[in-house]
Amino acid sequence: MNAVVDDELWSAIGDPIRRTMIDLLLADGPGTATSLSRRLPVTRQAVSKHLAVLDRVGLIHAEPAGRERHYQVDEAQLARAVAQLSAVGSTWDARLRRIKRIAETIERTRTNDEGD
Amino acid sequence: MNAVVDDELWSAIGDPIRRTMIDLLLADGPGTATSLSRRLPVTRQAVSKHLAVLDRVGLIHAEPAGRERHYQVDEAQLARAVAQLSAVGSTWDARLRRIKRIAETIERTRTNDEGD
DNA sequence: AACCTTTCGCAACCTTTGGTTGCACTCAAC
DNA sequence: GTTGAGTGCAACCAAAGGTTGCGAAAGGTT
Repeated sequence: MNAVVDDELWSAIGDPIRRTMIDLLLADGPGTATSLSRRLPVTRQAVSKHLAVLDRVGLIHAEPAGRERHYQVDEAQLARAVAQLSAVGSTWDARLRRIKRIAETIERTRTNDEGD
Repeated sequence: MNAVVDDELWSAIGDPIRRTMIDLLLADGPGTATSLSRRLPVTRQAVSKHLAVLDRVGLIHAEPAGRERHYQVDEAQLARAVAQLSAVGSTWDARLRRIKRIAETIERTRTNDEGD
């Protein structure tokens, strides 16, 4: 019923560094591996690998500009990712609600029995 | 402004196997490492490690029953996790919307300039 | 033009994490 | 008490995230 979710996409946004990178790119606009690494607790090379991952799943795309590579969020793809996030969230939410309802029903029944 | 999100919690639900395990526990009720491993493409030992991770972040808890250990979703914690999911989602969503608005403003301005 | 700086990509290496197999232990059932 | 299912622990492997080191290309300076 639920999550035939893109596991690739999930694992891409599952990493805290990559999530922060997306945050930064959204907040400050396009950036390079070097510029991002200055605001993150890891080296440029590590950032570069993360950028490659995000690029591979299509969440960002690069634009060569002279000796630099400007990375930018692909809005449509990120929107799709957000949709998947909330899909899983609401699936779980629904199940939790159902469980709670059942539990309450049982509780009610038990109380009635005791009342007899 | 945003994500001082529990990275522990995120990486816990970031793993596709662990997400599926939560799905199974929610759908079928409490289960053991062995019962879960029968419905997953990994060995019992792998499942056991994942259960340990989920247990450590508090998303599930175990209940010894004879020679078995029954694992069960902690509903309150999962609800908290779902909330964090949707928090990140809506942060990105808001930023996307803001970017789109700005882009439209620029577009409008440019069009006006050309119109002059 | 020659030089220096910045940014990048590649390769080697280390550590952690997810996965496996193998083994010893416990508890229930016969 | 022996047998069988379910666990836990340890050793071992492969992939992923991270680091350092190096050489190459683009831009600025003199």
